[in-house]
Amino acid sequence: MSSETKSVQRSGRPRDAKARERILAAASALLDEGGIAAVTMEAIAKRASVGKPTIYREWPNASAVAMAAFLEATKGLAPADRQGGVLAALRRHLRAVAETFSTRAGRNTALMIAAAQSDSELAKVFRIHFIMKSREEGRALIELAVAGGQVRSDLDIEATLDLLYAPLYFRLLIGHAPFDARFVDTIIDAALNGLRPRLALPD
Amino acid sequence: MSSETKSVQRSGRPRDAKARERILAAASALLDEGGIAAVTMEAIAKRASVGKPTIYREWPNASAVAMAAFLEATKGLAPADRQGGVLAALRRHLRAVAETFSTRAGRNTALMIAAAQSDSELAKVFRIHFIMKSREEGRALIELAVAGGQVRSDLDIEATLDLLYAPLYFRLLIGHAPFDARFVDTIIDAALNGLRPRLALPD
Amino acid sequence: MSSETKSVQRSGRPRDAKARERILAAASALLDEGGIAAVTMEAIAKRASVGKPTIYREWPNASAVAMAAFLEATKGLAPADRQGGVLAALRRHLRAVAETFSTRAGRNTALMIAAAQSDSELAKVFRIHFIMKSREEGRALIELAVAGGQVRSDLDIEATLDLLYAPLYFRLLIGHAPFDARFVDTIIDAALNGLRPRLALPD
Amino acid sequence: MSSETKSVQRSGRPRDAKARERILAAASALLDEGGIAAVTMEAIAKRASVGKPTIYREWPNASAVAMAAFLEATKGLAPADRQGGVLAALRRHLRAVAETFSTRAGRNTALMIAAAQSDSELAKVFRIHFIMKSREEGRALIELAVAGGQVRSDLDIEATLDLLYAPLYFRLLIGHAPFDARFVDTIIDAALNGLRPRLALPD
DNA sequence: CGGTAAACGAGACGGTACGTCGTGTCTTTGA
DNA sequence: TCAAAGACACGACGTACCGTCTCGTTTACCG
Repeated sequence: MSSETKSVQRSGRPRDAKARERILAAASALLDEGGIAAVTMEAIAKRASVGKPTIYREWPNASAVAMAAFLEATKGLAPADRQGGVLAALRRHLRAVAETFSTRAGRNTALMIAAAQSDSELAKVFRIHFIMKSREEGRALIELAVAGGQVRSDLDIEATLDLLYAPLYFRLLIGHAPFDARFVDTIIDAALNGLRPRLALPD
Repeated sequence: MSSETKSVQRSGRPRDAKARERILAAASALLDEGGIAAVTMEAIAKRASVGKPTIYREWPNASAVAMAAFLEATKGLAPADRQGGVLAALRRHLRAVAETFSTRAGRNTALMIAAAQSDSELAKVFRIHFIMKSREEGRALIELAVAGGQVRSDLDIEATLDLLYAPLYFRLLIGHAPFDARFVDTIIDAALNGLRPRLALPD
Repeated sequence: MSSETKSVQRSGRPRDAKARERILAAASALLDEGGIAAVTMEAIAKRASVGKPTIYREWPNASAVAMAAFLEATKGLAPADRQGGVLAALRRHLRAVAETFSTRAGRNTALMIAAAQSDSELAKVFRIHFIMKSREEGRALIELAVAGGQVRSDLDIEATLDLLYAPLYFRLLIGHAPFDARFVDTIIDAALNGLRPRLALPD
Repeated sequence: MSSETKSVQRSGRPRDAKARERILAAASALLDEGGIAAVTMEAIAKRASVGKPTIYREWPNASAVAMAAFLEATKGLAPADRQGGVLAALRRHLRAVAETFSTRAGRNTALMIAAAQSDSELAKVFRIHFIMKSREEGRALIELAVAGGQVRSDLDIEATLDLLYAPLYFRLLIGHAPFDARFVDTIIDAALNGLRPRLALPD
């Protein structure tokens, strides 16, 4: 335990474990207050009372710190409530995502996607630790639905996930229309029942 | 009208149209060569042999110039080829979009979306002059399909467009999977026929 | 001759005399308000409601306009009052100069000398139209004093004028000590009677 | 004390003395090559291979750097040679000043006086570190002369110094006449013996 | 008396320098 | 021996003026 982490120290001043926390907290606060432009190394260092080299020791640039702070802040995903049927759970899940997207967390998500466009390393981290993780829920539900016969079994799961999630991200990023529960319902309905004329089936 | 734009000139030396062209060409070249980070006011000014104030007179910052250059470069949208049925034309259209997205133009589109995240004015311009314009094609086809009975008439057109376009943008921005003709076909198929088990109908 | 200045005009619209006045007034006001740094071509043009080329048609740069405005403002030299003896008149004259130097006109004089240091053309104009003109008075008095035997006849007049005027300019420019009537008296006394021990003679 | 300047260092990397030297050398070279107009922050930074903030950390503007460079370059005042009588030493001293004034150092002195006219802080620095320091020599000689009875004891020392130095500065700044040994002699003769008719005494 | 040529105001042009900010690296002192 | 503090070289930012240029307009003269 503590002897395990302490005994590694050879000599000199030990790393300050709290520094990491303070850095991420500072980055998070700056991100919320002034957007990605406010998350500069200098501002983080000042706010966290930390030397710039201390930050550079762990992250290569300010965007990376912002990403780390973002991931830290959003890692607590609300576990799905699956009662009442797989498709109902899927609907609830997407509604929750949409709701999140209309808060500051949504704004930050958009900023992280933006930051990732100019930095492939950042893109990879974001993909693995945010996108893929948040798709887990949807993927599990889709697979359940396939197993339960509520959904076709010949589907490309990844494409299906894109079909469901992408419209939310699209509206988040483009801002051309609101994402509310009605929009989520419309998307789910269209996706499930298809655009062709047909008899809509109940969920 | 042309009189509307021409007659505005009040007094003083009129703007130099060639300077504007050189600025946009320089911005475009810089964008292609080094991404959005390379599109700095100083670099544009140097490359276009233009004073910085000349740029600031028309655009408020480097991103705005990049956006203008991007829009200039992408305004020539290939008109749709509608022979062979509405749904086939829709498929061809989305395939063309996907193809564009795998070129430098796609990269630039992603960068513009990224830039728009921190600048609402930029976002507006991008929405109006790129997103909305490129949806025109899809919207026209969907409306034709509705009129022709190939597609349900109770659809929310905007949501439907999102359902079709968003997956492409999503993959462009997240890069978690390729967008190829197969992906487009999968998306179209899923969207048209729905995720539920059913008898697929021919296009 | 008037024909000499007027007849030069070949054709076209003649110069606007009022524009010249407005330019000089604007330059003068700017000089008084913000020192030489405020006298910029753009500020003059704006304030005088004049195009920049109109200014450049007559003066080569902003300092030259400032100099012209300064000379215009100071050309009205108070004629000397010579009653009560030549030396008394000389004393009154120098006191008057010192008094002028403690006003804004003195400040401006210093600024003009400063401006002249980096522009030989300006230096020449200042020398001819200000320095030499203001020395006329002193020169006349000295020559009278020589003629009247109150002052040695073997003097180099120019050097003598320097001896009397320079201390005032020096204090104006360096600001190491005030110039008041007492200082003028001290200088005159020392200059007339010499630094060596002797019996002082009455004026 | 050296402890006074050294012990101030609180924390962080100390200032780089070599950067300071390079900055002053660059400023000095630029001043000599192109006058005060050539001493721009950008040119200094480029020439000294120094970032602009490094310069701004110590000086508020380009003139201040020029002044510092000037003072650095002129701080080595030739100590006076007092053999052969106080008045002879005074004459030699003033001749030396005049000689200096006809070199580039004189040009620079004039430029510094000019720069000081628009910047009271600069004026103060110039007064203290140049004018007052260079008057020390004259003041000491005058005081010796007073003590030795070669000069009147009722003199205002400051005014007397002005009487002797000012004509040199005046000709330096106005450029209306040369300053040579003859001029210095004329000034000294006139100042010592006075302008009134009298029997000139030998030095 | 109508044409023409120069001066007018306005303001855009290509530039230079400003003073500030952030970058990522380095070099101190202090813990 | 590592952390904070902060100086370093660099380079982009957005602004202010420079001195030149091009507009459309005005105003005297000369043919």
